[in-house]
Amino acid sequence: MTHSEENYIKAIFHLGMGSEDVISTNSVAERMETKPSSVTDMMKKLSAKGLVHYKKYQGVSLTPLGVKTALSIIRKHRLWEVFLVEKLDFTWDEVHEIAEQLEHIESEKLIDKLDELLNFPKFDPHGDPIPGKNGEFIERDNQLLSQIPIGSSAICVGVKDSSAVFLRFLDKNNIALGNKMKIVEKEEFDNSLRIHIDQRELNLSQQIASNLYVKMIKL
Amino acid sequence: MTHSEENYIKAIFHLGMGSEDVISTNSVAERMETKPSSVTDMMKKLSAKGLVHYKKYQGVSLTPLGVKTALSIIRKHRLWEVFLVEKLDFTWDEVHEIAEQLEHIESEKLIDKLDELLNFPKFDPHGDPIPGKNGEFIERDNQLLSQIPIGSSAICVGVKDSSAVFLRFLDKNNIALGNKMKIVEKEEFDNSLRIHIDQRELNLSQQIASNLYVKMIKL
DNA sequence: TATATAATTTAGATATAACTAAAAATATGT
DNA sequence: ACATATTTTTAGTTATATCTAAATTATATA
Ligand SMILES: [Mn+2]
Ligand SMILES: [Mn+2]
Ligand SMILES: [Mn+2]
Ligand SMILES: [Mn+2]
Repeated sequence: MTHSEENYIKAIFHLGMGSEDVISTNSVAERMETKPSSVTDMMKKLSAKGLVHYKKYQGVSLTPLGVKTALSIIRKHRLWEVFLVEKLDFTWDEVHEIAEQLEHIESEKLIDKLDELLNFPKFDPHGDPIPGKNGEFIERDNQLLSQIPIGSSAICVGVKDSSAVFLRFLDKNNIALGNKMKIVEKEEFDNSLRIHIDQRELNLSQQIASNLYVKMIKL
Repeated sequence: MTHSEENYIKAIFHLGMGSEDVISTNSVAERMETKPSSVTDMMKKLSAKGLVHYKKYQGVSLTPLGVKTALSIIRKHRLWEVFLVEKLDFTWDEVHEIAEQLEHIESEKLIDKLDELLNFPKFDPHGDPIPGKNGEFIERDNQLLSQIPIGSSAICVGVKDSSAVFLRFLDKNNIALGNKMKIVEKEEFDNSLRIHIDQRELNLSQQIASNLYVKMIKL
């Protein structure tokens, strides 16, 4: 498989949130930052290879083989991200671009050895689950901070938006995975939250709160 | 730079043994396992980019920029090989193919961090010198076992042929970098050597002996 | 349901990196 | 120095991955 084919498969997988959902040509084009006509060409190719179901004008979906392929690329991407952070002291906002390249390296043995070196991590630096050799993975709690009731406590377990800008914002405010936070108040006007974290009080806009995955805890 | 361009630059560098020697189109084609006409095309492109000096029918040589580029790719290749052996327990016959892929990953920071993780190694698993950030490197002793006088002792410091077949042959006979060996006898008939190594006596054909780099030692 | 709008595909073009076959230049041997 | 052999280049073709513009199909609206 070419890098390009792999990137398309990954895009379709993420757009369908990991299921075999039907995805539109336009949405793939948008995500890939390419033109719909280029997507059509590639869909024909991927369809011929048995990786996607595709009928013209009907959108596209991954076949079971396509899902398996996507999971393997994502496994590689996320393991490399863990490597970069754990072994090379990269920060979580620096790793994605490099992992975009490393995910295409072909060697099953390399990935298994890397997995072992990293002690078989289950989540990447952004809290995203790392699929195992056979595609199995632990579902991460997918509740957003913006969705949980006032007064409740939660642990930060992931980011929905993992852009460098957002990650650096979190760093600046000392918000990291594993942090415990309690929602003190919700502002009616703009849905911003006042939270208690790390002996501090912090104001988070709705947009921030709806990009943080949390796991609720009882006190 | 594309992977293809990088591979051509590396090929020209190796054919010229690291200097700015003039290389023939045919020799590049042979090394790249491609056709001379394809080489001509690429030489025009690399010339336009200022990486090689090229005049039709006159052969090709690297510019200083070309040499610098080659050294950077080789640095990456060899550091990744060390990583694979030291950190992921690969054997020296398994690493080259994977490094051929990894050498094209673009990130200066990644390579510098890797260098640090590996403790700034000066040689790769095959005894080849690893260029530093600025292209400088330690010249390895380039004497071949076949060239040193009978009765002398030497330490194995590298392999000229680093094909998997040869490396596995060396493993099978417990010949590794750092081993001390003494030439006991040279057979007139076929130039094979009888050597003393590791409390053993071993017979090495001329072909073997002319693919092992050694550093002579005084007793 | 007819029409307008949006989504998607097709057709045709460009760029890269290969190839084959033929032409041209260089090198070699007598 | 000439004829031949070898090397190298050119011209034209193929495959991949893009693009733009035009045509087609689907969807939404009146
Ligand atoms: Mn990522
Ligand atoms: Mn990618
Ligand atoms: Mn190598
Ligand atoms: Mn390479």
